[in-house]
Amino acid sequence: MDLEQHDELCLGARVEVTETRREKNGTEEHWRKLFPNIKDCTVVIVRPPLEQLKHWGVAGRGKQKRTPNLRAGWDQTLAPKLHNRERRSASFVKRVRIQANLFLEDELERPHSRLRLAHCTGVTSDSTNFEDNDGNCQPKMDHSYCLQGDVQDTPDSSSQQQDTRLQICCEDRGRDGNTRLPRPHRGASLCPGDCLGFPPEEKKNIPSMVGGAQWVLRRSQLKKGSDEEDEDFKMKTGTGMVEPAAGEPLRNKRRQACGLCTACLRKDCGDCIYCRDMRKFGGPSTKRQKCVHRRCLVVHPKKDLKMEVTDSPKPREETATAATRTLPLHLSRWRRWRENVERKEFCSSVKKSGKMWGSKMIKLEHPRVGNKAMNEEEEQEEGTDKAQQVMKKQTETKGELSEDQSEAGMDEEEEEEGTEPMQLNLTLNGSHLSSALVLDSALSSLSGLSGLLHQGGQFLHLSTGLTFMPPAVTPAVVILEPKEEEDLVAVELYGRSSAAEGPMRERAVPREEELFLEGVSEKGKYFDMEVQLTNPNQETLTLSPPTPSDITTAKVANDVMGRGCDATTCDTTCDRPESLPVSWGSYNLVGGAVSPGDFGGCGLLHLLELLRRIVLPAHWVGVLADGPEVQLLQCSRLSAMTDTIVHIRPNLCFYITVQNLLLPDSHRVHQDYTHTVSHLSQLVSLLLDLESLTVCKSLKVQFPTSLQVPSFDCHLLVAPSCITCLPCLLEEDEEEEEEGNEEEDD
DNA sequence: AAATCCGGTTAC
DNA sequence: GTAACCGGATTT
Repeated sequence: MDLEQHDELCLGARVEVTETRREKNGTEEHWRKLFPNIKDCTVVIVRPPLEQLKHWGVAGRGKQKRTPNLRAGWDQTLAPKLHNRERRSASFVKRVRIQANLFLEDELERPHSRLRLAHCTGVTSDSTNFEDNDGNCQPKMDHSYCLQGDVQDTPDSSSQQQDTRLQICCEDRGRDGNTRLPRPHRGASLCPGDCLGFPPEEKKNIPSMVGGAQWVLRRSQLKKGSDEEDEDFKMKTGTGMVEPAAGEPLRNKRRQACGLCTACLRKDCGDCIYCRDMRKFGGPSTKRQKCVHRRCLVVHPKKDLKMEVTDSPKPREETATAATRTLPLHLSRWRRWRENVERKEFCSSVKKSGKMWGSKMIKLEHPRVGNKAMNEEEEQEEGTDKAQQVMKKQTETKGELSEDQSEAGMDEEEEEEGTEPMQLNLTLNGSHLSSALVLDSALSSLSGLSGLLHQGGQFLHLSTGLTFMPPAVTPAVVILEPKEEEDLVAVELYGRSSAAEGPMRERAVPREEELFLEGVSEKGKYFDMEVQLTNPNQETLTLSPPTPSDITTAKVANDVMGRGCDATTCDTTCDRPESLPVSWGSYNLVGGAVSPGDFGGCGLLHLLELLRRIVLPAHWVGVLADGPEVQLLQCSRLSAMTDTIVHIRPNLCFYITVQNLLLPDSHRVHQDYTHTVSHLSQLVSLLLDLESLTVCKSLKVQFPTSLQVPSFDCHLLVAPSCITCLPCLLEEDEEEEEEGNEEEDD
């Protein structure tokens, strides 16, 4: 483990957060310079079985206080174990372990226990925050973990929880796959935003929160409330929605365009109704709206899209984050969607799932999830009667749900001992891709990628860097909060109970596979995702004892792969596609004496499992593809790497294609990683490195009229400043010359 | 002071 | 439910 310093935050449900902080003398600028690409973060939430916890000696530690409610779990901070001290960090993974059931409902049957990550300034400073002897986890007890550096670690800072619940975990990995950030020093502030040196502009649009059995990816929303509350809230959170730069006055009641999307970068068209309304275009200034083409794709993700691509289920361009909408509309849509899905889609899904998961097919409906999602909203829109009405309706609906819901509400002991964690991966990073879009775009991307989806019994496996194992074994509907003004998209999880499954499942059954069944909801697209639950007992390999030093992906990789090698020396015969030239290189990702025979599909599944647990750069997903191979895909259409795929063969060698063209062996990326890429963290670095590149212009959208084609020697990926690679540039010049000569001849 | 444009309100 | 309007916060 390369952690020079480690801190853990063990929150109510035994949440442990590993964080990287600055060097003593470091500054934000320092780190920003060192790692300009750092934007992402990942929280890995795993829920080890009770046996494992006991084995780890979690129960009964001196500093640990066990609240009467298991849900509250532990609150502790463990001293880090530090190992290698390298200069910089290339990767960083947070791991959060949920010990017990996080849910508890109040009199309105609303779950108000929420797992949040909080920063704590002291080793045990938070140890009392979860001491809620009445068994309730009051909002003020919630822990928020946020990027904002000015958030105080005060249990009663409820205002900060309005938006700073958007816990951001910073994936402080540098571009250099071999380097590691120096570990922070204990006792210093643990605020991740602070520690990572995120400039304010990096802190905004922080997308996610952790909540019980769900991830809600959304953009926070200004809280409706008294001015006083609002002011307090703003002062603490910087409005959440818009993080004002230092010295910049706080904006009130205004969202702000991201300033980065293509729309924001446009100029007024001068032709739209709003432009014509502007005084500068001679208009009366009655409409007072910004140019329709300049509407931020982040802040206004859908309105324009509805007008422009109303028949497309997929957004034209992904928006940066799951944004909010006002509660009533949101909830009503949510309700409608939920009812619709329940009524129309679930039965068929259950049928299919039942075949896969055995006799005890459970409707993976977890009302608490939905309730909780609304509970979150309600907090933001506190006092909204409408919300509560809807909430109540939801809870009433709960009673109509399948009997298995009672299992969802099984007592904690039962749950603790008998549950299998489910795992859902969602993107959690500062790039604001809504989880819904992750799926959407992933699938849409996949659909264009040689039929990865539904491919001859293959399963699509999404891995986007954030792993969450909800505490409940019973089925759960993971409500993915939609982007603002976007149709709801959700993923339903279907799983089997541990009772039906048994703790020691045969390995012959793939452990973590997900089948996405595409469907159409009332107003949009959704996907049913069947998740084969991970047996916690089989997690022991990866869920090493909660020592922070074990969190590195390399360690996990080696653990899972059953190798303890240092992974810097690898002499593996790479298994390249037959169609590829022999000269093309592929490179080993996980070091050690790996023989190709060691990694069949099972090895790839292991790899997928690992990929789901480590941080992947924004919008990269890992899928199992024909070959077999694992493919890492960039789902974001805003990314230049949309058409780039990192193929990982069963022997863990990899190669890269861009628009189905193989990246030249001589490419810098390969040179950089030929010998140094030795474990998964460096794979992540590779992805980050790819993100720093752009596709050669000749490869980009080629209009029918365009005569430009990539040269034979096209580099495919070039530095953004280059636009076009040299071979293509030369070829282009030659063509222009020829054209010029032809014109002269004419 | 003017321009911008967000977000609440009103009209349809 | 949506579009248009416009007050007013914020920026230039």
